[in-house]
Amino acid sequence: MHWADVLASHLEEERKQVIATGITPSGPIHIGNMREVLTADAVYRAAKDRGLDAEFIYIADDFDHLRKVYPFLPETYEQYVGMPLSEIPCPCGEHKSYADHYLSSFLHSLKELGINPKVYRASKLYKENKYREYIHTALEKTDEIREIIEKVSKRSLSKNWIPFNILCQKCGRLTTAKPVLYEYPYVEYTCECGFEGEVDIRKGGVGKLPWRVDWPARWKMLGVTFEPFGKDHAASGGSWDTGKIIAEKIFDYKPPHNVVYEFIQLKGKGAMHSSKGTAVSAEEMLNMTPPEVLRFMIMKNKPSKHVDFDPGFGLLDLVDEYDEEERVYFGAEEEKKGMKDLRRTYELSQPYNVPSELPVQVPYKHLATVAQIAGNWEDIKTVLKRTGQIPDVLKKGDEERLKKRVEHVKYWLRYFAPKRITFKVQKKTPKIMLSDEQKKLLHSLQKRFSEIKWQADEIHNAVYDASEENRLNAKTAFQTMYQILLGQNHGPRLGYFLSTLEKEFVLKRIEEAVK
RNA sequence: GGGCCUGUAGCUCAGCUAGGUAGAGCGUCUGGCUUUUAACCAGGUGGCCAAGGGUUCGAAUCCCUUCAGGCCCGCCA
Repeated sequence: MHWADVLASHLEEERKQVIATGITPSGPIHIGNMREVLTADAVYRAAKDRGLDAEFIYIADDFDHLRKVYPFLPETYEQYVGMPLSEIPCPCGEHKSYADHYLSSFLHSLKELGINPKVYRASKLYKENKYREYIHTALEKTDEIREIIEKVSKRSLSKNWIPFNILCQKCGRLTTAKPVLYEYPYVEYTCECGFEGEVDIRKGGVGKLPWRVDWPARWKMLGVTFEPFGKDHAASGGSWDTGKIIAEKIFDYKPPHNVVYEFIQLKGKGAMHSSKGTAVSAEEMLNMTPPEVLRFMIMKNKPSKHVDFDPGFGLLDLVDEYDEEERVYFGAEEEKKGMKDLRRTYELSQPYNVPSELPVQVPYKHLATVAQIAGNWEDIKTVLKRTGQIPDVLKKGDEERLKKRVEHVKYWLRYFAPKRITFKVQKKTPKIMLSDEQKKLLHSLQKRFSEIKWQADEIHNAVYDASEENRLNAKTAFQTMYQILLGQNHGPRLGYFLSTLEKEFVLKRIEEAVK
């Protein structure tokens, strides 16, 4: 059984299931976070497929404060450290807030992946006073909570600690106001900024529950029954350990079912942390990877499995693997061992509907070549048709899919592809010195090319015949062609490559080169 | 110091929540194909399933211990 179905099988049928995921938009949201959302989405779908009444929600903790000036921020952001992300200006100026800046890009990505949770913003929940009873309860039970946290997490809290971070009315920070006295409904405080005042906890948005308390409070408030979380929360004495006890003892709520997921590493660069700048943002990841393939990467691996995302050659392999499983799914190929839970994995990899028949496939590596030869989609389509890679008449769905893949492969070529696979057809004949032998070879190639049918295998044979005729190593022949077309010694498989170019263009190039 | 995960063929991994004679891809080797960003076809090769112990008629699979690696926590969340 697929892991998502196993997890969903633990959910109770009698009650409504709320599958939750929560991420703090403190920076570009990365693929690691993406795993959380995709894991939740898979369980949500599995729950629905079991006939459960299920809802999928996403809580953006945008009322959390800015920890520090991250490497990707201008230094002027120093002044905002400690303020809620929802109250900090947007870095680009086009969004409502700092939080929204990162959030909107992420939510857009989610849509493309076929993930459509109900979105809650913590800042709104606080300001609209949804936390009121939980803040009240927490403050009434301060001693109990303190005991739980100190005992379970083995750390000691300061004497005047209360489970409430006050938002200083003057400087707007959540981190600098220290409580002096709590007497319902007021908390008196003094702030490092020099301000002294009091807040009325019956009013919304005057402060925030600290994370370890906020999390369980949120479970009850939204009725969360399932939530995946990263191993950082799962460490012993961590927020899950304290959270589940706080949920039961303080808020009288049964902690949600859960799954702990491993992080995704960027191959060769270590773990991705939005705060360390080693992240590839979710948006970038999606720009270079077709959405169904990105989903596939998560779905085929159990959450406990650590995953390396390789934005180099590995990406091509991943797409090939997906395409292969797709062919098997539709019966076009035999299943191989090691394709675990193939059918379910394939289905869960679809952002939206499962295709009704095998989509038209073009090998991704070939697409990477063609995309470098032809400019826009129309040209690429023409080339693919001429070389017989796609049928003359494309169905609408197939066309859209291929077009999208071209966009992804282009983005990849531009920013992530290893140098050795990129090339550019030179508009002008490169200035290179050709030996007499090479010139002779080109002459005979010119003749042969003009006589053959312009297709891969014939071109290939012509090159070989020509080099034999001139008693040249075939390698030299291939290199010569790459030199006059690309200005380099290597290139894509020549037969295919030339067949994607106009015959006239190639002949003319040869003519110019031998001059 | 604590937690989680991982350890199966040269490499990447599947199999482990139904315990029942070791699997795939890649590589390598052989043969074929007049060769190209990691080309294709056919066939062969390859493993004391990290080590030790236990449960069992039977263990890669379950339990315990040890070793090795990765990550996380031990500020805040």
